[in-house]
Amino acid sequence: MFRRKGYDTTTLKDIGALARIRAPAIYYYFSSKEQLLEEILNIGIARIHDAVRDAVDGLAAGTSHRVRVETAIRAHLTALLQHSDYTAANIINYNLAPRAIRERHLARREKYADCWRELLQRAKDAGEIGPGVDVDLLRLFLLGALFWTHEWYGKDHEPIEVMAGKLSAMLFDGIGGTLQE
Amino acid sequence: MFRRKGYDTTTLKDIGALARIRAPAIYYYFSSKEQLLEEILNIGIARIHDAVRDAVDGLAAGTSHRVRVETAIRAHLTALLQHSDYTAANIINYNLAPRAIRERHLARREKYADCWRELLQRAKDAGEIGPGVDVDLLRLFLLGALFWTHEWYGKDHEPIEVMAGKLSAMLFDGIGGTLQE
DNA sequence: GAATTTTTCTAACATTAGTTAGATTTCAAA
DNA sequence: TTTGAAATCTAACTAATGTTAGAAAAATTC
Repeated sequence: MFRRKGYDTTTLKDIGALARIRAPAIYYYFSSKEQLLEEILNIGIARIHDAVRDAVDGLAAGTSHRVRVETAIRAHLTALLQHSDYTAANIINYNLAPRAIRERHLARREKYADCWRELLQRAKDAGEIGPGVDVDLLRLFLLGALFWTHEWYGKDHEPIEVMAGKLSAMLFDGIGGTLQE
Repeated sequence: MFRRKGYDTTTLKDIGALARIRAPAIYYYFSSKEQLLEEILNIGIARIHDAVRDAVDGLAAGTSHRVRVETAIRAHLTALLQHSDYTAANIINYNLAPRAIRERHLARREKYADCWRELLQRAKDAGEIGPGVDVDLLRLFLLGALFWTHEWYGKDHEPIEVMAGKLSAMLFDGIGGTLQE
């Protein structure tokens, strides 16, 4: 519900209705509505973080870094767009969450960022990402492109497999016509 | 205020205080709080749309498409990150806005998308973007990367000029090490 | 300076939401 | 069956918010 309607618009009564209990019964499990939000934000990051880490860790030892990155892209998109409403809820509600919650949550977001930092830096060290590339900026833009998909991706779009491949190709090979091949 | 606190959390009293009037006086100018939101969403898109269009239209006739795209990127980032709180407010509040507002607003977002569709398609027709590139997907990912900057960009980052140049280079030339130069 | 329009104000309403208190039910263990 | 804990309920409170009505003030026009 936080994903569809947002934190403020969603009422404890709504949540209770979905769980087949009355609103006050929620307080048996959570101490406040804000705690509920915080838990959901945390689950949202955990889901996508686990998905990406597991996917990359599951690759064979000798796998090229280009494939590792493409795998991470695919895992991120799959988690965000298909598996985890929590992650989408995180994106939508994070900015409007109370400052205290946001500050506590930041560390978890940072850990997920580290996951990508490592991935890209290793690719660069191995020479699969050019020496002139600013990996930090690359990561920020790439993750932005990935997170933003929840704004436009719908059932009528290409499967995630295909999208991940195309994005990876554009990224590594560039979109410039003359440099192709 | 919609940018910092979000629509729901911002009260008409707050808005009034900023404008040095009491809450009911707002109704002399706007018929409801929702109308206020809608106006702000509209201004947000208009600002960035105008900025990008003007920047691109201001280029000399023979300007390469690569430079045109880079110019659009720079204009988008400048508008979003430096000039228009309305645009940032749009991003944050759009998803939580009432459906009716969102539906009415969609047409304006689509017009801005057209601006980029045209830009990229022309670059492809001219051969400056490779024939194998899916321009629609490119646009979606690129605009996502650009819009998402408002999540992380701060005063301590590089100037927008530099960022735009680096992003454009990564995009056109690719990040792959072996293909560089 | 009077008249009229524009703008803002005070007062109040209606509704709603998060939360608390305390009673009641459900359910498992002995 | 009885006991005690776990889970949920009803009732009510408090506080706040968008909104309306109508009076008052400010500004403009004649």
